[in-house]
Amino acid sequence: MYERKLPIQEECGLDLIREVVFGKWKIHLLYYISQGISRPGQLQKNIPEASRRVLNIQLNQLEDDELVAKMVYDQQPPKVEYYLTDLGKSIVPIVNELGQWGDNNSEHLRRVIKKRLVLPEA
Amino acid sequence: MYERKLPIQEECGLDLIREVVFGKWKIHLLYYISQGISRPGQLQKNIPEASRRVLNIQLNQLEDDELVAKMVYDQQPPKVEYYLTDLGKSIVPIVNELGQWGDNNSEHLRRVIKKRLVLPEA
DNA sequence: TTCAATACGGATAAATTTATCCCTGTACTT
DNA sequence: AAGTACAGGGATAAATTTATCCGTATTGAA
Repeated sequence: MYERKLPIQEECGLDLIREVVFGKWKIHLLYYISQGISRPGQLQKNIPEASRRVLNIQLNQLEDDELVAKMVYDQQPPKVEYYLTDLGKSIVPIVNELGQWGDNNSEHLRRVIKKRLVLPEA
Repeated sequence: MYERKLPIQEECGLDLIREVVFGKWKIHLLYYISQGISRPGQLQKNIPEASRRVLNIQLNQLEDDELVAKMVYDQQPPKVEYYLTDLGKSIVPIVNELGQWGDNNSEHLRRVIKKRLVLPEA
């Protein structure tokens, strides 16, 4: 896969949770799966900004970390459904709060994020 | 600073919050500052795994994003104190929940994280 | 006068994460 | 026979984030 060179921090709860949810699309995936969007193709339609490849990678990581699991139906064409494990379910309320906080402060956040694009003034 | 080439997603609340708190040490900094650890040197002592340089960078970003602000005392040797803005304060409860979740599930999380170091079995 | 404490940031290398492109396979439809 | 839907992953380039190293500045203490 990829041989890690730097040590992974696991001192405190913040270190640990960061390791499993700080991927570009992980909280989105957890959110949509919690909403019943379970198939890869559907998830991709709901997150069009992400490429299918990256979603697969992040889904695999969530699966490795046991936040989600998947059901592979033995049929053709293939059908797969992701679902949350108990651990995954337990984090959904926090994911919802994260999204809520972002929505509640979207005006402010969009403003500060836009500033980043502005080149430092002469 | 660094000229961004890929567009920043800002469709939903999850996109937005990711932009401001998904740095390696940002949630730690918010947590410690909320606990009254306000000076750079103290923050560094509390997060020894991080280099001083990175903490400065992340503190600057938190400041740019207006989650924290700082008070620079005009004295020698220098004295600086960071504090949370109202927006910063509003996110602290979520940061605490993140840490709590990580602590509550530390056994599980340490286990799955360790698996990553194991090379794929022959 | 040399060192410690305090805070800050440039420059560059290294590591990690994302983005892109492309290919595999089966069953059904046209 | 060729195209579509479905899910998955290899290989590699590009982007972004972190790590490292080092230099600036001032006051007081040893």
